[in-house]
Amino acid sequence: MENVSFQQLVRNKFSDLSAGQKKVAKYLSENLNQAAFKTAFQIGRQAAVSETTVIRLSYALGFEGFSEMQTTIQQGLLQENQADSENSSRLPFRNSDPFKRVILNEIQLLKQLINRSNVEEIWKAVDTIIKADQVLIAGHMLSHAAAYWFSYMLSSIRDHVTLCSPTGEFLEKFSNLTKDSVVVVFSFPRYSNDTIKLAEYVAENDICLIAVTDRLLSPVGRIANIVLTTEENAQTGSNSIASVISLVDLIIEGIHEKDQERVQKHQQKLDKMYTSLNVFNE
Amino acid sequence: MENVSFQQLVRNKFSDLSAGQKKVAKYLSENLNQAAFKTAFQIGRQAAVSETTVIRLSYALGFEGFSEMQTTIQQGLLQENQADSENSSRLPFRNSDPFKRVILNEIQLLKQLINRSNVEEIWKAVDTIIKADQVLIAGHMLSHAAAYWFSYMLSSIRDHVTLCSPTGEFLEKFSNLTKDSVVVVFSFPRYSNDTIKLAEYVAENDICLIAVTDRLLSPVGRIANIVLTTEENAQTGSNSIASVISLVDLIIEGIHEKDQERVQKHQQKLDKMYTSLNVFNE
DNA sequence: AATTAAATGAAGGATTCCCTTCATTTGGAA
DNA sequence: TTCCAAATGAAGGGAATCCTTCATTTAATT
Repeated sequence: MENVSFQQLVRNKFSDLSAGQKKVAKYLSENLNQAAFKTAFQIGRQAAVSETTVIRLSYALGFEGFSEMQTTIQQGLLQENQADSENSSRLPFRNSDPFKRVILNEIQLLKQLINRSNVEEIWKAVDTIIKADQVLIAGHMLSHAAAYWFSYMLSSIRDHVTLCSPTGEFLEKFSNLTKDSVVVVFSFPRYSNDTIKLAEYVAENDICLIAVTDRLLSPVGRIANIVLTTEENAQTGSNSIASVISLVDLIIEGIHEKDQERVQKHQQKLDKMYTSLNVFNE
Repeated sequence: MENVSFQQLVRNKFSDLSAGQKKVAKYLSENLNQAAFKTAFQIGRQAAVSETTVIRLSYALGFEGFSEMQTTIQQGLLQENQADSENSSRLPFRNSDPFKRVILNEIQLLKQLINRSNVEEIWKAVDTIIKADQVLIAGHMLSHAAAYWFSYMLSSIRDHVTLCSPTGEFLEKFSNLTKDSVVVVFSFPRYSNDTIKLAEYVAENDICLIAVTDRLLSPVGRIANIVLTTEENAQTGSNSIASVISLVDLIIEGIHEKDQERVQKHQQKLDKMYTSLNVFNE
């Protein structure tokens, strides 16, 4: 089993193969990912040989049959995909100090943030927020820190941002919402019932709902218009919101990019106010 | 990218599915890569439903059959894989993607967190907090998110934790402080005057002060007994607190390690309370 | 409680696919 | 050229898999 990759295996045995088998080996080597899903007949067609020759290559490479070779290729594809997420996080699980483990796990989560599907959703969220006349932000318990942070950062670059504090009565703030408003909810396990009910109300009234949550099908993920996810590493169980904060930062950065002039104007206004009120120690 | 991802498709139709189909959809959504190679029977086995239900899900999602759904999943896996290799090889130095820039910067900060010698300071903070009879936490404006997070996490593993809310009158809470108490302040530029005054008061009364700040000689850093720093990368100027959250996580993890039995006892107590109050949606 | 509709699972047919066997072709040596 | 061995492809058996049909169970409504 040998950690040798399939590619290596082909290279090692290549010289011993027959002409037809070399054709197949070459094709597999150059199109391994696509070949992972093809049948022996299809592979033979692509390599301009018969199905039988493909099967014979399997034996020549040391497999019990084509099925076994295909399984090997498929698992290789899976590993390649999860190489980042699992291999680097499993090893330091026990042997190194706890701090390093936490940090490496966190880096892992950050990398997952900028996968393609996520990035598209983030841009959608950015556009929606830029167009919105108001932004209402909610998040309780564990999620409140992220909600507050988002509220704080968003307030620094635009106006009409409201945070639903866990203690305050947020129902009153709903009366101001229009069809152009956006509600952003943060919801992570263990999901707060308050947040879920709030989200359901928003969805029922056809107001745009952006959910920042741990998976697409979480209670609020199911009903939201836009869903941004940060996978909590189930292994550790330690659900940190550091990656959520970074996700928020991405949204803020996106708004910065797309709405520069308004952002700058708003910040200047705030600067003036802060200095006159002497809030900060310079 | 005209192709809606399979994940999105599942989410859109999820509410219309039957109970058994939801099981399958959930399983697929959470193990999509591995499922790409499994048969309908195997998927049904994993999702605890029959093979038939898996096939019916295919129809419910709009496919011509299970085979077509499987092909879609497989092609999605291929695309994801291509995206990864392109991203990492094509643009190694030019970060045209603003999101990637933010994330890489954040990873940089995280690594500095454990490379630096302030690991010792973290352990000191851990020991101090474990011994303390009370922990008072303060942080305003930008730092409040981190303060709240720390307060929330610390409350989940020990008692007598108090957060100085920005609106509340925290002066009253000072009357309870003893010589065995600890005050943790979060202070990042631009430094809030309220926080600084609070810290000065604590220092004058010989109560242990832990500062989480951006440099040793920041306003609160100068007067604190223990100083934990997270360098804000001056280049970007975007002062995120994601690394501060991670720093907090390190402290929490440290307490976990050194004070296990008390932590577990406290969490069990909380669990009981939460379930009886029905706070969370399981 | 009774009825009905939907959902689920079991079983069998139909298809696809892998694998083996056998015939044909290719290439090289006597 | 003739012979032989290796290689290749075609065809059929057998296994796995998908799909449909039918009976049972579940859930909801009257």
